[in-house]
Amino acid sequence: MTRDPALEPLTRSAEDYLKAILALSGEAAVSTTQIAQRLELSPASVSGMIRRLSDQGWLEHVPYRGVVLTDAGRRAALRMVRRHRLIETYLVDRLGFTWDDVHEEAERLEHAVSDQLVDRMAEALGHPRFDPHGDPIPRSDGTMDIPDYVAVPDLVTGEPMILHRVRTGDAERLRYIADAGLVPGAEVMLVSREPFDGPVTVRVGGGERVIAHDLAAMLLCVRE
Amino acid sequence: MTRDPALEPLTRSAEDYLKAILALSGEAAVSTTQIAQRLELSPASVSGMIRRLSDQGWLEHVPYRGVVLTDAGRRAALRMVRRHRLIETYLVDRLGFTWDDVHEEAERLEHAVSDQLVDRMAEALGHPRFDPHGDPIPRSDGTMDIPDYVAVPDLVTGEPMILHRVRTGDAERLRYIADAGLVPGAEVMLVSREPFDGPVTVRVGGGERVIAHDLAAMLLCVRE
DNA sequence: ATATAAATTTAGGCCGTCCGAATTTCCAGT
DNA sequence: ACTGGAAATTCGGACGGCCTAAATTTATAT
Repeated sequence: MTRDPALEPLTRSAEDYLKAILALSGEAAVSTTQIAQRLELSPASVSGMIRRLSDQGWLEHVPYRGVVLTDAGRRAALRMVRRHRLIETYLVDRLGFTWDDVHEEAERLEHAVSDQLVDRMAEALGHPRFDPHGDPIPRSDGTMDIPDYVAVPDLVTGEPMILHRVRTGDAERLRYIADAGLVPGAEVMLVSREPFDGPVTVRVGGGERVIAHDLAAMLLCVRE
Repeated sequence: MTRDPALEPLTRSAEDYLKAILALSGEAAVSTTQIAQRLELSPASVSGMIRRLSDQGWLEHVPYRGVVLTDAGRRAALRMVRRHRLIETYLVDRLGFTWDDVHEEAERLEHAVSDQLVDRMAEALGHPRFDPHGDPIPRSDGTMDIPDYVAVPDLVTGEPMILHRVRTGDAERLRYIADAGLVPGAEVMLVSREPFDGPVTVRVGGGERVIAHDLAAMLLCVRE
């Protein structure tokens, strides 16, 4: 990671593009509009930046077909993800931020910190593998631990599980969820579930909660 | 501080200009070339930026005569100084940085941190009034403590003093100085001094040191 | 097969920030 | 009072990064 043979240094903007593309990368190539929506930019602007990034070897672009990160691009993007998540962890653990208000701060800091600072923070925190939302923190070499998750609506009823990851960045949702005691590490159990993607009842912290299906789907659990 | 009635938000670049101008502000107005030298930019670039900053009310410019910060400009610049020095203090105190390698890091971070983060760091550190180099940290309202300093070459020989501030950002000098035990808080005593700005002998930490005059002039002491 | 809709790229502009080169202003010394 | 050189400014150009509008390509539906 971090050492990319002969590439231009990335601008802040370019770092955001790579990170967005990584996040959108599933099976297929990532489309211009996907990127534009995620970064809240016009598709035309994205086309322009795609050209630069492609010229510089961070990604490959097939016109009208989409974009795939090169190895260098993926490494650079993972480096940003590592920074972001470590910064969030540091701010929550050491500086009294809450999991619903760290995102913006990290979004700015991730472009400003040196590798040295990132490493120092990681060390100070004992090399955490997950951030406050349970998102895995990539190591310097780009690897990370990704547990086998089961989303709350897919749980076997009556079987106790550990909530491990909350997949939303929305501050209001995060506050609501935390309020319900649904923080990573909490023991949860699916009590019942209504059909047609209806609300879901979970037992957590000695009480029961009825939760919207879509929100419950963002809560990922692990066994034991 | 921080609340400036109706002004445009500052860019990173503009923040650097204001900070530089504040640092260069003595009696007289600050000249274009002074700013250009300090920021390592061409005078042409500085002229351009001066115009924008002046249009936006951060400073007043008399063509061919120089530049003076407005109140808003001074507040904005002091806010950056506060950030910079608090960040340096935090990095040294909490993350194992040394006083010779924090500058660059702080230079980048000062543009990225929120007021909230700055306040949290200040709080975590117990609202320090001086940074690792002994430079005073402005409070949120822009005030700061500036002791009455006596530079080492101006000390009365034989009178013990406390080294309080080291006025250089040069990493090599800082390492040399730290190596000699000349860190803020150290007890120092002028032993002798050669005429014509010659070397200066100081007693520090039970030993004697001969130091170049110019370097010694960067070491500022306070009584007791 | 073709018309239309959707996605994408290109074209042309704007702003901030930098530069080098040309020009203007200021001041000091004759 | 004049003039040469230093200091400062303006000018023209570049680039990154954003935009809107127009053109183009691809996908879909009749």
